[in-house]
Amino acid sequence: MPEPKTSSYLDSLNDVQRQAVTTIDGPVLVVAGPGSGKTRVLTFRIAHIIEQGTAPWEILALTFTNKAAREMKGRIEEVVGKRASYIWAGTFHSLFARILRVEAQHIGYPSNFTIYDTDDTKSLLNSIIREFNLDPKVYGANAIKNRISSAKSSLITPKLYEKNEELLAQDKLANMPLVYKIYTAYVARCKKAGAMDFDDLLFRLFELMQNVPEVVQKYREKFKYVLVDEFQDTNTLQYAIIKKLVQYPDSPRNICVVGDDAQSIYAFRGATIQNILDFEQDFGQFGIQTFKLEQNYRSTENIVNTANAVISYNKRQIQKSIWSDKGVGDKIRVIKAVDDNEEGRRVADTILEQKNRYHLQNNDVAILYRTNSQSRIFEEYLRRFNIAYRVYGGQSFYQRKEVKDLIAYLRMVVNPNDEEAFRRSINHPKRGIGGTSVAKVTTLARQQNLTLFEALKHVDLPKRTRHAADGYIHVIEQAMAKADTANAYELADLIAKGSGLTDMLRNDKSIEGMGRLENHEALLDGIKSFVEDDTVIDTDTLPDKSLATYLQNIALLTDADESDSTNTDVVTLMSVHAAKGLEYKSIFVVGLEEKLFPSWMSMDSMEGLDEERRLFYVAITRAELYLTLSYANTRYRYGKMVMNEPSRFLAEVPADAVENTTGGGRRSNDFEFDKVARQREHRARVTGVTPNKRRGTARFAAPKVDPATFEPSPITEVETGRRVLHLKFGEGKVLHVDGGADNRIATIHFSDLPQPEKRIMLKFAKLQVLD
DNA sequence: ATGCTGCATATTTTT
DNA sequence: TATGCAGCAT
Repeated sequence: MPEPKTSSYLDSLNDVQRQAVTTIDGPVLVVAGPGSGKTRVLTFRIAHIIEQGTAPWEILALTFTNKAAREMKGRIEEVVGKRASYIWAGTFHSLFARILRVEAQHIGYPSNFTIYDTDDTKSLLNSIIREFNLDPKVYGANAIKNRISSAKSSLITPKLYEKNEELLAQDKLANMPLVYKIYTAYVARCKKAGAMDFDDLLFRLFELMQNVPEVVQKYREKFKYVLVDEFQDTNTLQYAIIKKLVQYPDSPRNICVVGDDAQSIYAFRGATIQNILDFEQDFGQFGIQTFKLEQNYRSTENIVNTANAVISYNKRQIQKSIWSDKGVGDKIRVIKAVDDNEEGRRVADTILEQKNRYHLQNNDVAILYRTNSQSRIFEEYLRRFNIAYRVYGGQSFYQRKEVKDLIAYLRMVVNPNDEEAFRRSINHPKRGIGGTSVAKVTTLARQQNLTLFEALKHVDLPKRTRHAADGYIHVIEQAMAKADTANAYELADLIAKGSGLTDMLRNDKSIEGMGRLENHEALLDGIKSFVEDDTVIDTDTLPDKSLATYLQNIALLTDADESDSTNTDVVTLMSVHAAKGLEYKSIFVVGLEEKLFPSWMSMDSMEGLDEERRLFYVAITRAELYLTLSYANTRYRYGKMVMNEPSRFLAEVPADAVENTTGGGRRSNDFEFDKVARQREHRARVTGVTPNKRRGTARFAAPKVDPATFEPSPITEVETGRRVLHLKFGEGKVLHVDGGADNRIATIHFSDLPQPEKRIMLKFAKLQVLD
């Protein structure tokens, strides 16, 4: 007797989806084409497992992004209620870190281990390279980081690396025969510092499961059902861990992986579709059940057919036929521009045209490019056309220097062995402890096998430097003494003040300096709201609201987690990679030229080109209704004009899906189109000058003043009483000017700011005098 | 120890 | 074009 309640959510699924949801026992492979309701299947499946009597905490659901995890949890909650919060749903890295905190002692790590981010890794590698007296030009930190990362992802320890002829040969060829030594040292130094990098979170867990039977046993019993999202993006190491969990004698093998080989775009990071093929191999004898979600609910037939045609040029793929019943839809438009400027203008103009013709909102539109550097020109023209936009990508809040500087201190308090945090904080703010002193500390640490922080206490230093060092030690130890009782905010506040970081930033009156201060304060505010937030964070080991818990939370949070005010109506600009999983009514895929898309770096191998093609496939399948492709004959790259052929991918788009642009008639049409565009641009420029009055502009983009019309005046014209325009702050009135000759500082009242009075160094400022 | 200038350098990047 | 870092001058 099926319960009537159960049927309610199952009713909204198609046949294949429903089978994929209700077949919960044994190995299951779900091949999910773009827009095929993959997330629905995954969430309903988990809900179904719970409805069938499994406890939420016995379910492990692995995703790649925090965002995907949050979304999944939210949607499960809609079906099963609050119980959803007990599901082990999260990213590989965050869930594994959580397990490692509990089990760390088995592998000689403290449970408060630090997580090294990419910058920490590179900086540590650079120290090692310097200590080995190797040429940092030959031994590039980035290249070595990638070597080490891919070694770890392929389960190759330093010992194995040392014996691996192939890897050694590759290194020799790259003129870096000593990579294995660096790898060995790097691993040792991480361990010494009580730190794990992103790969270690996976690798160490694997090691743990490999070497400590009680631990594997424990988690095998705990997780009754395991689900993996975006399986095509997993690497060998991730798959190895999954197998550890579900592949053992007498295992029920309740494993479900969901993915799409055609959307695998992270091979350059070690992801391999081979995992999908291996999965079929590894679990085949245990009655694997495969479901193919082939109906695309997102896009028109024209778009789906184009995507199918394009991807068919790839050799290796899982057979499937994606289809849509949403009607043929509009043809695909191709914009040919003579140069990158024209491309920008034509795209902006087409957006306006589509907004009018199809009543689209800015929100319905996204511009996708291969490289982030392409965004600039589009930003320029969107501003000129008065279209609000937002650029995704680039560096996140937690990557900023000033933010990382304070965090380095906090990390020292939690784990004083953290070498990178030490290096970062020891002379920041400048207290006169430079390279020479740090070298002394390092030597002593090496000799006596001390951590850097311990060595600093005992090292012989000149009086002045000793004094500075004691000050530093005092700040850290003072906070450490309170770490058990004080919450994260109290400690952070103590350190921000005690270290002199806040003062240093306050004293910097430059515009950039003010931005830094703002970020510094935003970080403190963030910590405060973390402390005040009443949701309990499940860490198993760390005390709630503690600094350690806070750090653990942010370490794995790089994502666009920055309270993304989704309500604002803006056009989205981002790389194709960043667009995965998203959808828009109208999509512009731009810069479709050889050597750009496909990227020149990928063009020398078949695999590289196939991955670029999958990337193109991902790009076009983001579109629901309208797809526009564009390219330019010439564009500026690194300041040089370059000429490129149209992308080969354009030739792979079926001609009958494209709006007819052949023949001379279209050319005159193009010309008209351009003329109209220029007129519009002109109007927008004329009306666009009125600053500070635009509605619905994005937080990060579209400044109050239009840079296109902004003309800085000579600083001699900035005088008391004058009205001036500032690029960031808008319109203001000069209250007075002081300082002599070269160092004139103007105090200006900007009425649009929360704190209207700003002191601005005229030497650096760009101000336009208005009257 | 620090600050500046000149030069080499240059995908994509869930964590 | 923009950025970051190495080497030099202070």
